[in-house]
Amino acid sequence: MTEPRDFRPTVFLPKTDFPMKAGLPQKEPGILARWQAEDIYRKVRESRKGREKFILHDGPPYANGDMHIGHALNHILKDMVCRTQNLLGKDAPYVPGWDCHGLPIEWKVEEEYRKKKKNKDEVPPKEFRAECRAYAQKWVDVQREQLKRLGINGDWDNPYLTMDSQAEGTIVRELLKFAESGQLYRGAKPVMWSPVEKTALAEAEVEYEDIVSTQIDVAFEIVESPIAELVGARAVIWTTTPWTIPVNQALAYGPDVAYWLANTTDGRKYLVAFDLLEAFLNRTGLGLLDEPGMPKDGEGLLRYGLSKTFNGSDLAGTIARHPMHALGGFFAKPRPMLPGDFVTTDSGTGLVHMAPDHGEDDFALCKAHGIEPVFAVLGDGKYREDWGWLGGQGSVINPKFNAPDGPICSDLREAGGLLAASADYKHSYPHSWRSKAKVIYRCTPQWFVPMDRELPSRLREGSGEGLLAAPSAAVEGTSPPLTPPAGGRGTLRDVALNAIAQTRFVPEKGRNRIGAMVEGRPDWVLSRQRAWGVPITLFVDRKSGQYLADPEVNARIVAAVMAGGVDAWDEEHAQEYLGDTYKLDDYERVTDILDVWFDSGSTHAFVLESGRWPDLSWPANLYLEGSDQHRGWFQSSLLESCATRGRAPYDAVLTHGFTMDQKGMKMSKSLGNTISPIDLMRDYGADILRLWALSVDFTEDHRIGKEILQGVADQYRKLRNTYRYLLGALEGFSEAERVGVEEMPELEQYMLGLLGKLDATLRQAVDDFDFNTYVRALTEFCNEDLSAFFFDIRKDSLYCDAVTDPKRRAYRTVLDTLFHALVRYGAPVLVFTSEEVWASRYPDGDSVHLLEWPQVPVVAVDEARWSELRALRQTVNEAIEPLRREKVLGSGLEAVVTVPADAPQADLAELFITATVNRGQGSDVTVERSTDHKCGRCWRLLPEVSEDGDLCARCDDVVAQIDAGAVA
RNA sequence: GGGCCGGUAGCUCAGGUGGUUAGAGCGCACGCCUGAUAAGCGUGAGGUCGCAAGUUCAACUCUUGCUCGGCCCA
Repeated sequence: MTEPRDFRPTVFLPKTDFPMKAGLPQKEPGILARWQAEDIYRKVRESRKGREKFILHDGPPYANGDMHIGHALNHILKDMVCRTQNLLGKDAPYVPGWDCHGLPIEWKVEEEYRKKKKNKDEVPPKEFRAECRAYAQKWVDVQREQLKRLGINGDWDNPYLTMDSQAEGTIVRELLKFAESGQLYRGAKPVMWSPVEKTALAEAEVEYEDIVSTQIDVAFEIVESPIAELVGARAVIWTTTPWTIPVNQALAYGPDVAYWLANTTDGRKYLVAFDLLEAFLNRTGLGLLDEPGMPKDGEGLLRYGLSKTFNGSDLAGTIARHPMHALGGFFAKPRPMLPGDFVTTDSGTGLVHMAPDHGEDDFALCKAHGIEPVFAVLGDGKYREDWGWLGGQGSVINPKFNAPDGPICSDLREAGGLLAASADYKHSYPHSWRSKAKVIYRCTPQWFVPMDRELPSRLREGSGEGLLAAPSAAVEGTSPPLTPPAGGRGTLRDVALNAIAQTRFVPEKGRNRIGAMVEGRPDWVLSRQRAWGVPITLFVDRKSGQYLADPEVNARIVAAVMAGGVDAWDEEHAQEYLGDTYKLDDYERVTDILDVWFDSGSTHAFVLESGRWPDLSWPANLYLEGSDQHRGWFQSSLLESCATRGRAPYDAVLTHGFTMDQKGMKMSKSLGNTISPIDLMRDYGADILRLWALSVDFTEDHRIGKEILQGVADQYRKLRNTYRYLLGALEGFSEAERVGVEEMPELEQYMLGLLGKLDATLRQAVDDFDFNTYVRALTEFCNEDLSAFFFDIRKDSLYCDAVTDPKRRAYRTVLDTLFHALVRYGAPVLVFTSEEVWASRYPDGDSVHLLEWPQVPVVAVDEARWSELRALRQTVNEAIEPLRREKVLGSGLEAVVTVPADAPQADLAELFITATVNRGQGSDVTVERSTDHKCGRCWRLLPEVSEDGDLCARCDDVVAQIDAGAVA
């Protein structure tokens, strides 16, 4: 007897250098550097030249600040789309872009000025814009590096920037298409205005502070009404901005508010909301006249006199007159009473005075009733010189001007219209962030795109022709938008709604959302009174107020901006653009800039159509952004394109929800629950972040947090180990070892069949952009079908069969097929890890990302047979478990299993990884411990093994072969 | 305040047109293996399907209200 031999060296264990531990944060940058060095993006383009295209047009993020989790999610999804399309063999280029103009960048630059005690107004506009440009460029560069780090494959060396002069030129050209087709008009709109800075302000430039204002009650005598007893009575309004009374044009009532006509001690009758009557009496010091049955105490008042209550809607058709009507002209015009949903009985009198120049509600209600703003208050806060009351006086934000003894109140008092005035009303009021001065709402002229004016017929048919060379349609100046003829389907709104109907939305509910918005949206306000943006390059005829729409002039403007950027639109060159035909003196050069949404709404023209990126083409197959872009980029692009090309610039729109914190709450700095993708890449690696983004249901809001990432990391490890096992098990695999499918054991054929099913699932998921399903199908296949089933069963064959054994060769052939499929399936998700896996097997090969979708052999699966076998396998496992607990046996290899006689015919012991399987009489599955001895090499318990440690017949042969080989 | 959307096991997700004990993977607990080993395998415990009414013989699935959360507006 010799010492028992150690057979371990004769066992063919998996062998690989591929590490179990990923170390992604350290490893990924190296892979990134390799891609950069070999210009992987270009290589993929070359390899897909001439193939069917798939164009994803990148929505430009704003070039301001670090990448946040939303950027990361959005770009990972875009990358997944492009990579899966490329994998399918299509040519799917990705040109990233940035939105560079706009207010937030202006502020940041101004903020830096403030720190240096520099005044923006003293800086020449060109210089200021140059600083904005530099600021934007800085953040473009920062974000570019951060996005690259995520493993996004794109044309990072040639991104598009909306501040590129050619982009600016394209935007101007697009705007002029609107001009030439008559799709612009100059109207007005109340905006936040600072009389101190003499400029419009954005909401974010305004802060609210508590102040004390003068509150006044003003009487408007009713001169006409369907309710006879109202005539001669006085409608009472209450306001904290007395200066708006000289611009009053109407009164508003709440249709559902109850009003009371009060007989008061001054002998007059006042119309006031019933709920606010007491407060009104308190302010004015008036009392109610005795009437039969009327109690005098406040409580009783509320029970009194319902017979004299009017419903707001009864007031329709009632007309009052301005307290200063004696001045004639503007003030003598009737002041109609109009129904306003915004009227409440929270404060005041339940009647609101309307100055369409100075309030959004006022403006909208008056506009709906044909009452236009009058522009009585100038930019410096004074009434214009020719104004009939207080002309040339102001400023309107001066407390003294509004005071109870100020000019407004004095005049009103003298005219008998002032019922009360006191400088004691505390409230929160908007102030300019910069000057801390009060701001007002003020109507200013703005440029609009009408939603309901007929487009030229060629656009309604969706011909998509360019327009610059086309003859311009009738041009209108400041006229209000036309309403479409009944049944007409030719307005921008109509064309856009039609385009929505023809677009694919993923998820489908996006259609409803953008559709509702386009249906209900007001005209598009294009103009901003700002510095950092693309100019509205229009010349307006000083006499007619109409803008010039001469294609030759426009062509010169476009060429100049293309070459010189937005700075080209200056006074200096204006006459050049006008040429010999027009005199600059006759025209006003518009100095407004464009809404930045117009910039980004034009990117399809600049990026897809211009030819500057030859890989791209118009229209895009897909736009992919967050669901907030239904109001933003999806819509601005849609409107821009419909108005100029008659159709959407995209065939499909994919939207994702927002990323919440672990508890489902929105991330915010103040809550301190923000999670930075930059930190996550440092701690976990980009592949983990990618796996997270592609695992969640991105079509809804979704969460991220420590626990979730831990789960993702676990999932990652499982996938990584599957790859690692494949690499190890395939060590030394060569073509000579390959076996034909028909020669394979049934199990191998079954696995190929399952792979085929997975393949179909993944293809469908790609078509549906259903990445959650994609990742889930992939991981479940790896976990359930491979790791826990196939790999486990074939461990014995891989380790112990002779390398020439047909079963082992078949197994390794399938492993090779699995490897090639899985590394490709995984490549769009785990972009770094897949490269690492691929390089581990093919150190001298090209990048995994040049490969195409795998060709998977088509093998039918006998579903009924295999679901029965796998169910039986489960039952056997359940039956083994109690014996393990009782320490009767440990490994399943020690188990002798009895299954029903009618169990499917197959090598069940192999399938169940047990010693032997017998067929019994009953329907039960029973288990007992084998009495056989354990093979010293393969550890199986077999009758042929005479004592523990001896070899079974198979192992005896194999070891003999090895020994012979070793000797030779 | 208005429009739209969502709330299924600890986590990520499945659950055509309402129909037997609501599923998967992961995690967790317990156990096996020690020749994928900071791995692999097995078994198991977890859910009043946000809450409350209603329709129905029957609702996670339909209706209404409420609540929590989100996006967009005001």
